Amino acid sequence: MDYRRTYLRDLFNLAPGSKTSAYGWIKTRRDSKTVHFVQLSDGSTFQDLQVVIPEGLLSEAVLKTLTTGASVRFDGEIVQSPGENQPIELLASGAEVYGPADPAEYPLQKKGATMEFLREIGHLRGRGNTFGAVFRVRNAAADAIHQFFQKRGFNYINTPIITASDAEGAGAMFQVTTLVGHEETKDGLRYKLDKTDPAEDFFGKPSYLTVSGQLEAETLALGLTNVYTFGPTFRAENSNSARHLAEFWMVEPEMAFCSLEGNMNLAEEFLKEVIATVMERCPKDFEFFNQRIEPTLFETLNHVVNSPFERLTYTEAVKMLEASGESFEFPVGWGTDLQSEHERWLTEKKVGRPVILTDYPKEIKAFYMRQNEDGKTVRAMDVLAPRIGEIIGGSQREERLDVLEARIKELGLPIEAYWWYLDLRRYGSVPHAGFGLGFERLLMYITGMKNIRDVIPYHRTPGSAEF
RNA sequence: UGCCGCAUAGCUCAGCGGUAGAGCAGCUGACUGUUAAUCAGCGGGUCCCUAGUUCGAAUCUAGGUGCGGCAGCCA
Repeated sequence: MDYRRTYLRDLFNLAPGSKTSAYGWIKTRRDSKTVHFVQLSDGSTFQDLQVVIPEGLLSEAVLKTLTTGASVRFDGEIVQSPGENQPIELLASGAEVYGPADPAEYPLQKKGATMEFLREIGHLRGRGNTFGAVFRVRNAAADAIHQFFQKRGFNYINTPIITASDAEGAGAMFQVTTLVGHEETKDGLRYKLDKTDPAEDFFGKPSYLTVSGQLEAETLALGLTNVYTFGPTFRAENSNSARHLAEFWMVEPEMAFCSLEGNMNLAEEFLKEVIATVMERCPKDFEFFNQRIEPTLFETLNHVVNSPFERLTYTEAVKMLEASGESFEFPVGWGTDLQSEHERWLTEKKVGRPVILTDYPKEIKAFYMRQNEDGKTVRAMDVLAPRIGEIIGGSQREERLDVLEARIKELGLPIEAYWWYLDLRRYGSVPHAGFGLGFERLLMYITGMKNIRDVIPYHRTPGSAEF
């Protein structure tokens, strides 16, 4: 067998009378007096192929194995379907079952399963409607992201996954070490520390899984002008929420000769174009999401694509929140970070579409963000989306050597570790900006899925690394 | 990590002190160009675990484990 070059989705374009073969997994089967009906799926499209098997064509033994979950090839002819739910169907003239699936044990049923249960059978859930659609859309979105940047002359770069600079400050990190072994004790498996001197560790110093490729991306932007990363990112925070993962995929563009305004423009264009492209490419999947997952999906996504994002400064947002008359659980006040309820009020009640907030107090943002002339705020931006909150976080970077050095010292960060980062400001420094976008958060937004664990094949969260 | 909730058949759930139930799925049969087909019958349980209260615990109490929701951390 060669690899598949045509898929079930291609069969739907064949003219009646065409002879062909259909490969896939059986979703359901219905029997009638003179024919058997099989719903066949290969993941290439949301729509199943209905295969019609005339009575008497197959032996009783083969027929018995044509059950939900079985993998099979049908040979036959494309014919117009008298049924209402499909334009064409495959009239079978032969079948080969590759792998049967015992119907008494096969866990995926054609009727209602909860997301929690499907998560437990993550190795099989891709065969169902929901996760077939999720992973097709994930693929289409990844492709749209590359196209978006490639069309605009951005260079795709890969920043290190293992980093020895613990200086990124974006959260708790996973340590990478070869000094820890295991041993079997009377209390079970236990860790054993082979050596204690970091100098003897693999990299000669403590090293970690990256929490962001931003600092490295900046170095390449200051040479290639516009770059982006799209890769795995790790956070060791003990986060137990529907929108956090310990391992997730992040998109990080970084642009030289670019201000915060350019950064906002890119973020807005990015979200609009990726959403529009994916919707156009996967219409059947979106119909499903809109019908079964999130009934306001079409409405909100079309709105996002067709109207300008609201742009507000942090200070303006705080004033609006204070004037809102809402009774929030947490008080609103200039200088404190906005709570989920505040963001939700802004995006869902006040504005009704994504909001870009800028110019946050420097105390609640990272050291590398460019300071404003007021001495109090920095050129930060967060893109907040209704339903899921923060989807993008970015900033114009501090390009002035003296200001950056002063800020690093002020925060008590180890200035020696930033020697190469400071070199960028020493030689040919330039205003530059960029942002980080959580790929899975974007997918939650465009599919309507409610839990981030359901837009990635296998989620890594505290206490959970199955599959 | 904090607060709250849930855990009963393969799945979704009801039962909430008196000895185990429904729908769906599975199996068998009937019927039918079917569309989450329909109808009839059959099989299916460590009621999450441990300890306690009680004549008696799926049901009440305590601890544990797992899962979920909200919040925090953030993308």
